Amino acid sequence: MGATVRDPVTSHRVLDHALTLFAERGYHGTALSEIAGALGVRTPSLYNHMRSKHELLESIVDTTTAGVLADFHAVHDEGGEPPDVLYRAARVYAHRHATHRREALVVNRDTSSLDEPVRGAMQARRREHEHALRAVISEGVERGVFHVESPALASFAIRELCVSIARWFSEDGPLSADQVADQYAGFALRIVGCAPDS
Amino acid sequence: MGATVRDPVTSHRVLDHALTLFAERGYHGTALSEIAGALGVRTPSLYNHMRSKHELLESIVDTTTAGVLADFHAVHDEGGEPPDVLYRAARVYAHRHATHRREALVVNRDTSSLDEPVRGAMQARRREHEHALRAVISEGVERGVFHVESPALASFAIRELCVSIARWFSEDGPLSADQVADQYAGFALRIVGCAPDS
DNA sequence: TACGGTCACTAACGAGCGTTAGTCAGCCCA
DNA sequence: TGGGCTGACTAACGCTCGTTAGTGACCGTA
Repeated sequence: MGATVRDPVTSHRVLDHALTLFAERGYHGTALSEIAGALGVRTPSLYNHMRSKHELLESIVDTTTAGVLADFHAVHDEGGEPPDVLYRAARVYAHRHATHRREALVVNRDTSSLDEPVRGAMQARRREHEHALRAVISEGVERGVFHVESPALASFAIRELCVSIARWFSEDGPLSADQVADQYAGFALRIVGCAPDS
Repeated sequence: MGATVRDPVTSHRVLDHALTLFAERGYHGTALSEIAGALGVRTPSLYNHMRSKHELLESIVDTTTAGVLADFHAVHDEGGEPPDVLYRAARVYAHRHATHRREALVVNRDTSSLDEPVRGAMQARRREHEHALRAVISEGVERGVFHVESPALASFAIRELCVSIARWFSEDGPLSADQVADQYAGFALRIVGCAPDS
């Protein structure tokens, strides 16, 4: 048999393996030597495909939080009544956390390791998402279709509920990402006291 | 004025400052020198009050997960119908995550840094809590008082919902731990499709 | 065949980590 | 007054980390 050939190392593959290991052991708990090892390469070779370990974390956080906001605005722009908007917003947020588990785990765990300005940008995006979702809930409450004492509390609950999917979801489990997202979007409506149509 | 006297360093205070810093920066992200600095002491002096950095993490995880189970069994043993049991179980779990934020953050973040047998013991306790809560939900579904497609999914949702309180709760916020716990226990009942009595 | 670019390598760095050893000041109690 | 315990200190250890420098093998192109 011929010599086994290693897959070519690209910046994309470096980021991918970093993502897996950061999600598993945390940013500080992951050594560059482990990322290199997973790629079948020595540590300094990584620097042909990245600028620093920190840059890996920053790019993960940056693209992920930007994606969350883009998702939200996409479904929000479709319009509709508060229950429809909330359902779609929760659904897409839940779905992302099932299909992008590693990204979510890293963002929610290693934010404190970020420096400015990336950290501030991330918090701003998080706040924007939070306030936008809260506005949807508040509107539903005003229209009498949602029933919660505190829209802020319900917003926290729904967001964190979806985030937590990343902590237990498995592609090999009994439910697909779509199924879980649907169920969780239903939970979101229940949390705000909106009775299902069916 | 006289010389300022430093509070006496005790193993309890070491653990307390470790808890704060672990929760803030993560286990691997916290250096013993930072814990020592917070106590106004040099790093090696810590070893008069602890055995190792790892032991700090282990004792945090151990006492916290044991406390969660003790809480659950206490309210479970009071008996009652599934809605009552679920409400109380969610309430005490939520309450703990508001009053023991740091512990919860560390347990949910740095579990992967544990070695056996502590890690296995922690997972076993987590599974026990998970299965016990799921059993309550399943019973409610069988009796027709809860309405969920998957008790497992609802159980995950409720547990993680409560856990997430640790991520945003503040003692200085508008709601007390008791108020948040009550609201979240209500969310739990809504998630399982159990209409409120009032 | 000669050239230039790509990229993995070895070697080495400075810094920081957790931890241990050994010293010494302060205190309680006989 | 003296002895022993407590506990903080300095110094130093071995190790691992992220990162840089410099070398050379490979490969497509002229």
